[in-house]
Amino acid sequence: MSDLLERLRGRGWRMTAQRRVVAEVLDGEHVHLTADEVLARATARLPEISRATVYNTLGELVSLGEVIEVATIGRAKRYDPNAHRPHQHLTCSGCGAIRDVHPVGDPVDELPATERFGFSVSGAEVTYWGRCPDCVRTSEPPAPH
Amino acid sequence: MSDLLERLRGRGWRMTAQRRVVAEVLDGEHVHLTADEVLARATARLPEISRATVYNTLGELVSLGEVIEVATIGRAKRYDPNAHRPHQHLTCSGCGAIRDVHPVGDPVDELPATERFGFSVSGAEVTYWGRCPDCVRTSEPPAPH
DNA sequence: GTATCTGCAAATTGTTTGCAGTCTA
DNA sequence: TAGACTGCAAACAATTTGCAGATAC
Repeated sequence: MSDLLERLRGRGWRMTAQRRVVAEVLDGEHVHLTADEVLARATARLPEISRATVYNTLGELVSLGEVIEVATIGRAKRYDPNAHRPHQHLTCSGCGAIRDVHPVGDPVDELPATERFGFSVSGAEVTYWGRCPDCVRTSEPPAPH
Repeated sequence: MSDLLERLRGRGWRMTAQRRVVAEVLDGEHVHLTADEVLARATARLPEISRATVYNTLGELVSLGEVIEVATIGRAKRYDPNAHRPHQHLTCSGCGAIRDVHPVGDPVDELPATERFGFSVSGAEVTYWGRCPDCVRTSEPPAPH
């Protein structure tokens, strides 16, 4: 179950109750929680955990390369533990749900040399957007917000 | 010169000195300013403009579809006036410079049906990252931050 | 003339930090 | 035991909002 926790132990990461709970809450596929959501779920398991510790721990997991930060427009950033398998994201503009997806090919190959402006290009992040089955069905107005 | 301003006038957008200056500051290609930068440049031309008005105006330009918001991790979002020609972004992880780029093909076509989870996919946003010529040359340490 | 816009200042939201006390390895 | 981690509260950064006065059309 807990791949993330396993990896962290293996790397000699100092383990405390708080850190374990944060790692447990984050573990899995298609997990993209905000710091606040992590705090809420962690608190449910360990009421004495503090917001600062959640932020500290998330920041450390990002530095370790075990968790990826996902930028969002106008909202709190999200934390994605699926750091060891390259993937992209598919976001529902209705409800904000996010899925991990795997496009065919490498997006970087789609960028011709004439469009690179002399940059040394090392990667690409793709965010697909659309409407999830639920939001399509209930045919909410297309405006996200 | 000022395509953006032209379009806004054409759409019957109420014109004030403040709004004109914001639109002028934003106009062009490869322009990706933060609200703060817009404020700074607008203030240079019109010292009495306020921060709130810059935010109000930017928000309105986004609602009108004349300007696009670009998300960044941990930093203030950027405003991109190049809303009428589909494009993607190439970011320098050294200095943060951003260029508008045009990959070949449509990124959406790269996402197989089996990876769509029943979503109705309507678009994709791609952020390429790498190092710009200057940052490659000065060979700064690869870490952004 | 009037609906809309503007500036000011205060409120919100998301995140970081300083520091004394606590705990893991 | 020592160095690392934690909680609290205060600081910060980015953005939004309420409201009285100003202004474009």
